[in-house]
Amino acid sequence: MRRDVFQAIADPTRREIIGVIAKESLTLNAVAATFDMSRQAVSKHIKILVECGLIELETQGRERYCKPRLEKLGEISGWIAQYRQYWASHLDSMEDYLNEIQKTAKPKQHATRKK
Amino acid sequence: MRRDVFQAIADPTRREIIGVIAKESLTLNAVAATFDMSRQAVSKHIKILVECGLIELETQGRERYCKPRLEKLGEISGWIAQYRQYWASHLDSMEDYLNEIQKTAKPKQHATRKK
DNA sequence: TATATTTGCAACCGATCAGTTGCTTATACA
DNA sequence: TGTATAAGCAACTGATCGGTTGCAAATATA
Repeated sequence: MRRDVFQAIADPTRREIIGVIAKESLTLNAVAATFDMSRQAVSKHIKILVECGLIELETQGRERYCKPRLEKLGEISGWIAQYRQYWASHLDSMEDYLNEIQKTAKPKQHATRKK
Repeated sequence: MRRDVFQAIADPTRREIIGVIAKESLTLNAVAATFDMSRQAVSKHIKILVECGLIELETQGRERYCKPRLEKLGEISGWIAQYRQYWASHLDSMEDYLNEIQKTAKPKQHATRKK
């Protein structure tokens, strides 16, 4: 079972799940309802994210809330950082990029997402 | 054929290939010789890296040199940057991390690598 | 020209992946 | 107590992945 962060974020659905729960902690069902696929499929993705430490589950009665635990993303940033000389010139800094995407505000809509 | 940068760097062998050619431009065979697997297997990985724009091939006679084109890594850094609040506290900045790995200098040895 | 070297192409293989469906378990509520 | 809801478990499926081997094509060199 390969369960590292690099592999976890390789799947676009999992990246979307992170995007969804980063905004607000949601129930497993609530997250699944956001996607055009079965609850089980989404649940499996969440399980992978939990196993590699990017999501934490908080049980509350019969519901389980997904909470973002994105510290591990630093691992990837760290790996990329050593090659920064190759791309930094095209993007003055991560902050610039962040500011830019915050300006445009609206996140891209993907085909697999409902509504 | 899913060929985005996220998926490209999900494989540890491909990350190692990037590490190898970032140091010096090498021939396809030379890169393959670094690994404990067939030339074809390495060649396939390089093909994927070329297709998603992380490597450029420069033909010179019958040899083809792999040149790093890592600008696309900025795409990933950009995606991570929007969640920086979740992990930045654990890692003051990418620069700190970079300085740290540069201090230790010696890259980690992997089982799949020769010698 | 003959031969060695670098690479590409194609077929194959077992393992893993992303998704499905059906059923069970556990909690909440009328 | 009975019923609805949230979630987990397990089996199955087709597609993709990472790797192999064998062979052909192209270039360099004796």
